[in-house]
Amino acid sequence: MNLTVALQRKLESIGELNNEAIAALERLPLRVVDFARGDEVASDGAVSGNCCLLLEGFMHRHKVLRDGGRQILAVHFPGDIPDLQSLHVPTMDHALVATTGCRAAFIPHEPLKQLTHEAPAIGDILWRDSLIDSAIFRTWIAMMGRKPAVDHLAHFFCEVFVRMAAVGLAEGNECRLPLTQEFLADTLGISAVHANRSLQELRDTRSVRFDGRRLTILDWERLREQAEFDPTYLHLRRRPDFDPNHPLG
Amino acid sequence: MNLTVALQRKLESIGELNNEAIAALERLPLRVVDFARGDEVASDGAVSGNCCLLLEGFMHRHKVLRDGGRQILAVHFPGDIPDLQSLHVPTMDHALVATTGCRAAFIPHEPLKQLTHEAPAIGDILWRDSLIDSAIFRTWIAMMGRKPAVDHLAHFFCEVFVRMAAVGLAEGNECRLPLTQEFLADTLGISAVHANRSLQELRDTRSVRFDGRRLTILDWERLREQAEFDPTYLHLRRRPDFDPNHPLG
DNA sequence: CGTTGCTTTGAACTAGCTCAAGACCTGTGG
DNA sequence: CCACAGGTCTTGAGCTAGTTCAAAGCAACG
Repeated sequence: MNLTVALQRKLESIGELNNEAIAALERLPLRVVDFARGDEVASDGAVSGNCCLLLEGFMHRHKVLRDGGRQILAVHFPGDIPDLQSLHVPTMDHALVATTGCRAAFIPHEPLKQLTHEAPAIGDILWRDSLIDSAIFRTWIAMMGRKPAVDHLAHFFCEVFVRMAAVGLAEGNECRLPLTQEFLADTLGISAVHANRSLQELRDTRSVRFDGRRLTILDWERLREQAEFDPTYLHLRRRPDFDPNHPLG
Repeated sequence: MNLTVALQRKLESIGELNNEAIAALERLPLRVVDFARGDEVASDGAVSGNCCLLLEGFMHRHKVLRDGGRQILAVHFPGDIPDLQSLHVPTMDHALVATTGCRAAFIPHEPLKQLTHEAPAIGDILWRDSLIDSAIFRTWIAMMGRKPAVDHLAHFFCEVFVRMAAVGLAEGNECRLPLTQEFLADTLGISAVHANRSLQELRDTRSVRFDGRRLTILDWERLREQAEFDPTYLHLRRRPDFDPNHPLG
C-alpha cells in the first residue's frame, strides 16, 4: 500500500482532512524500510528521531519484564503510526516490533513537528490519533481488570475487526490477523494454555473463526454482547457507509 | 492552590516553559468550581466543552461495567488536567469523579485550542502531557497482565509517590493519598479482600505505611525492587533537585 | 521426511475470588 | 460527652479461574 492511501484512510477514519493537508503530508521527507518478522523497529529505552508509518504488514508494541514475561500493549496495521508518541516523548518506554514481515515509512521528527505547527489542522488530527491510542489503552485496562479471559478475548476480536473495517482492511466478515495463540495470551495477560481454551470457547459458541491467520466474525451480536463491546472509545468519525456498531453492515 | 502554581509546577515537571507561555495560560478564561466527594465532574458518554485543571483535592477516572464492576483508570492530584483528552476527543469514554472534596478550574475548549495553535510551544507541552498519561496506561497494562497483586500494588505506590514528589506534593518520605482499600482494589483489578491482604504484605516487609489517608515510603529500594519500578515512562524532565530514581533524595 | 514451531490436551496446583461475620473507626445528633 | 450508625478494615473458609508442566498431535517448509 502506498503512503497516501494508508495514511489518508486512517486519518479520514477519525477526522476530516482537506486535500491541502494530504498534499502537505505527502511532501514530508521519508525513508521506506522493510522489516522481517520479529525485528525491533524501535527498542525500549532508545531515543527515537522518527515516526514510523506502517505501510504493509503488522507491528505490535510490548514491554518485556525482568522474568522474561511479555505484555503486548498494542497491535498495529497499515495506516497506523505506532510510535507517534515519540514525536513529543522521544525516549521509548516500550519496544515496537514487526509482528510479520512489514514495510514502513520513516518520517523525521523535525519536519513533522514543523508541519504540525504550520498547519494546526494536521497537528490536531495527529494529536487526536494519539488520544485514541490512549483511549484504547484505557479500555484494555478495564478488560484486564474486570473481565474474564473469554470476554476479554471477544473484546479484542471486536476491537481489531472494527478498527480494520474502519480503514477498509476487512473483507465482508473477515480480516487478516496473523497472530499466534501465544501472542494472544501475551496480549490478554493470560497463559498460552488458557488462551487456547478461551479461543475454543468462542469457537464452540460459533462466535468467531480464527486460525492464526485470518479472523472471521460468525456472530457479531453474540460476540459484542459477550465482550460488552461499545465502539465509542475508538472515536471513529461518523460516516454514512460505515457504522462501528454494525461493522458487517 | 492557585492556578499559576499548580499548572506551572506540573508543566515544568515534564518540560520547559517560558514566562510568556505561563502568562498566556493565565489569561485563559476560567471558571472555578468546587466538588464534593463522589461528584461526577464529567460523565461517561457526555460531550465535554471544557478541560478541567485540578487545583485542590483528588480526582480519578473510571469505567463502570454492566455488572456494576468498576475499574479505576487514573488517579489525579493538583496540577493535573485529568480530561485534557477531551480537547480533541470531546466524547467521554469514561467518567471523571471527585475522589475527595476538590476544587477545579474549567477552561473552555475553544480558547485553549486557539492558544495551542498560536503558541505551538504550549500545544506541544500539553500534547506531551497527554502522551505521558498514555505511557502510564501502558505501564498499568503491563502490571495488570504480568505482575502479581502485591508487586502491582508496590508499583502503584511508587508511581503515585514519584508523580507527587515531582510536583512538590510530597513531604520527605510521605504524601497525602486519601484512598480506601476498595478503591485500591478497583485500581489494581483485584478484590477488596485481596487488596487488603496485599497491603498487609507490604506492611509486613516494612516497605510502606498506608492508613487510607497518607502514604509513607519506609524502604524505597525494596519497594522499587519488588515493583520493578523504572520511572522512565513518566518522562519527567531532568532537574538538578529531583531524581525520579531516588525521590527521597 | 525430518525439523521446527504452533496447537491441543490432561492433570495437579495456586493466586485470587466470594461470602460472611466481626472489629474498628469517625462523625453526628441527642 | 455518650451512643449509635455507616463506612471501612480484617479475618476465616471454601471455591474457581487461571497457572504450570509435560506430552502428544499437527502442519508447514526446506
